[in-house]
Amino acid sequence: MTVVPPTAATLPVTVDVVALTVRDDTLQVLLVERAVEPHRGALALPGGFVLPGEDLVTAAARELAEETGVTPPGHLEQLRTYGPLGRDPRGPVLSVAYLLVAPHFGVVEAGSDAAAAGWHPVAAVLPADGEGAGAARLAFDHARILADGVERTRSKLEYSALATAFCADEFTVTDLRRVYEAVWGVRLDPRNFSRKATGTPGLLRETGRTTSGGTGRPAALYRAARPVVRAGGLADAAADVTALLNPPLLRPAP
Amino acid sequence: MTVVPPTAATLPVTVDVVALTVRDDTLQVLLVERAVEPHRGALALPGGFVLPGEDLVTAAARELAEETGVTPPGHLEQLRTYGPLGRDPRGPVLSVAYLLVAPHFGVVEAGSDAAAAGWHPVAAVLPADGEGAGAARLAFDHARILADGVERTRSKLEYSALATAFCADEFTVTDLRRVYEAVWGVRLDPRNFSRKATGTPGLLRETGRTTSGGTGRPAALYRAARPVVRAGGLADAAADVTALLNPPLLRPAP
DNA sequence: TCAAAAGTGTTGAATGTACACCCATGG
DNA sequence: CCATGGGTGTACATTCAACACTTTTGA
Repeated sequence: MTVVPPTAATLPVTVDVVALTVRDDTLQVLLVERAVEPHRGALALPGGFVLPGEDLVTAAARELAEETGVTPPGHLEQLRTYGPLGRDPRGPVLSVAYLLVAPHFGVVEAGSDAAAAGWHPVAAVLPADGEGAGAARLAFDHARILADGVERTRSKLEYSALATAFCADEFTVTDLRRVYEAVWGVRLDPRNFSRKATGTPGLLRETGRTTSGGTGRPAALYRAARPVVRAGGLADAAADVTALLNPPLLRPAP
Repeated sequence: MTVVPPTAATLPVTVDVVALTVRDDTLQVLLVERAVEPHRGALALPGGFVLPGEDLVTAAARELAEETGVTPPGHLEQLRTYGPLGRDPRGPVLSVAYLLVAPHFGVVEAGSDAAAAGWHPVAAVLPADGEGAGAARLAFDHARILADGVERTRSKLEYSALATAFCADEFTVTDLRRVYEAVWGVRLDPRNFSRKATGTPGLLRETGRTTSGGTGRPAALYRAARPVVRAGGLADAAADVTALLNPPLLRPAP
């Protein structure tokens, strides 16, 4: 069935998932503690080898479920591919990284190959450049993969509706603002943000409902204007959550 | 040496290169005519199988040189990864696509596995949506890969200094504007563009020299403010040509 | 002197930013 | 009534967009 030139290499391929959420106004990443060598005991991104006949997205969802008990409830997109040389002591391994952005989802529990699974503030795992050794080292080149995923997320908040993928089904403008503030690490003016968010086409869809029960005036509830899709087939066609926003919500200049 | 779980698949891996340039005020892509099955005779992106012990960028440069005689003179960055299922009649194949952006470079000549190699206007190969069958079909899923590469390029012109990678070592503001016009397919006001380009930090570096010989007033010559780097190691650290521009050069609204 | 291309000035519109102020609810 | 958070009005600054106009060259 598989016929390739005799000179071609075939490589073991893994998928790794950078699963991000905002909890307690903090950007957090889902990590596992490795239960097997190499890097046994170290923190790592959930992931593992692609099985025969399996597609990449399938493998990413399977590994995530196996190791953390989480079924992708949010936006899954390919991040980039790493390797194959110099990243695994066992030899050449190609790794395709995925970015999962989701509202804070339910219980995580350690599964196969993982001694533990849980959320960690990105700031505690990735030392912001300038500071010394931030915290526990991640296995393999996962620190770099995580950094790439966070950077991609920060950029995409400006130019796409990705921030809505961090929010639950229905959410307020304040919920959305807290996502921007947590991911960018800045404070935004609630009043101007509200106008900008509601005035940007393709970001919010009104529901007509409002919050209730909290203190203060009830807030209008919105849904994401663009569907949060699983990366997979040729999903780029329709205007999904990654489509360019016009005008963008630019980060305040430093 | 290579030790992977017995259940893991190993996959044949190819690299494909979307090489773009601007020639005759038109965005063009480097294509080869396949000399071997499958898809013999069809147009395809240059590319091929990764060899044992080889890294991805190395393989991309090698295949490009072998099939087209071109040595990457410009900006090479990873585009994304496709597959492994449903894209090659021979079976599962993973393909890592690269984007090469370069000034119009020298002679191209067909090499191994290629009956011909040459530049083709993107518009002639990728039918703009809305029109029917645009032109010759590309082999495999290369039409989609090309579309992704073009889309990425269009976006990156807005938010990074990537346009300078289309230009020769020294270039004028008009040269740069023609890149934007060709890639976006729009006309830009030369006077406002000039102000915007020279006023955007991180885009241009003055040389003090000017053009001469042409008709009209000589134009100031610039160099790219940010180095055009080969994708490869951890090259993202320094502010290279892909670093975010602030403020961006936004496309005119449709 | 003229044509051509480069580059600057200017003006009204649109957008961003800071903050005063009003609105709607729970206690 | 007050405290609290949601949301609008407004004024000023900045940027954008269109285009008149000046500059500098070759013919």
